[in-house]
Amino acid sequence: MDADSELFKAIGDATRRTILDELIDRDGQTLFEICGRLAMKHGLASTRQAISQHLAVLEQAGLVHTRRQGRYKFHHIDTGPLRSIVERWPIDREEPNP
Amino acid sequence: MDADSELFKAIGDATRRTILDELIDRDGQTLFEICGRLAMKHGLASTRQAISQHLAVLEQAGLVHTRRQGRYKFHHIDTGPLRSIVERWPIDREEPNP
DNA sequence: TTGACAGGCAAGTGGCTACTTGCCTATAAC
DNA sequence: GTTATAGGCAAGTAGCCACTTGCCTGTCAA
Repeated sequence: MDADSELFKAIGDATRRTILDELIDRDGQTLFEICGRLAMKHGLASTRQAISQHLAVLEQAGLVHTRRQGRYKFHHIDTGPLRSIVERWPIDREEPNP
Repeated sequence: MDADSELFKAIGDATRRTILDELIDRDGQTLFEICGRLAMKHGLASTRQAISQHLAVLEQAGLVHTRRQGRYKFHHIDTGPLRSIVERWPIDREEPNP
C-alpha cells in the first residue's frame, strides 16, 4: 500500500481525526490518556483496542510517532505528511481585501 | 453527514484523487473527457457510471463545481475546502536552511 | 422525426474496515 | 513472588462503499 493511500485512509476516519485533535491539544499522550480524553471531551465510548488500532493506522501513515518509556508508550503528532496534500492540489489563495 | 466527513471521504478514494489530478491538469472537463483521460493516462478502466458517482461525491464535498451547458456538463475543481485541513492541523514549517 | 450522444437514476453485490472479544506479554508497585 | 497497570495479538462480525447492470431523460444533428 502506497504512502498516499495510508495517509488518506488515516484521516478518513472521524475517530482518528479526533485523536489528532487531541494530540494537537496535548502532545505525547499515552493510549489510556487518549481513551479517557476521547470519552470525556468528545463523548466517544470506544474500547481501548479500537483506539489502539486507530493509533496504529495513524502511525503507519506517519502522522503519529511513538516513544516507549518503561511500560508507557507516548504518542506524538507529526503533521508533516499533510503537506503532500496541499502540494498535490495547491489551495487557491483567497484575496480577502485587494 | 457533516462537511468534514464529506471532504475526507471524498479524498479518501484513489480514483477520486486521480480525478482531482486530472482537473488540476485541465480544468472544466466533461464526464466523458474525464473517463477517457483516466483510461489513457492512468490506466483506469472504470465505467462511466462509476466516474459519475465519484464526481457526485467530489461535488458534495465542494471540491468540484459543475456548470451545465446544453447537453454538456463541465466540471471545475475547487481546492478551497482543503484549506480546512491545514487550518485544523497546522503543518510544522520545516526550516530548510536557517 | 429519428438516431446518436451526454448524462442520470436505482437496485444489487462483493470487498474492505471499524469494532468487538478473548487471551497474552511486559513493566512497576506492594 | 503477587497483583495491578499499560499495552499487544488475533480471529470473528457487521456495516459501509465502490462498482456494476439495466433502463431512462434530455440535447443536438441529419
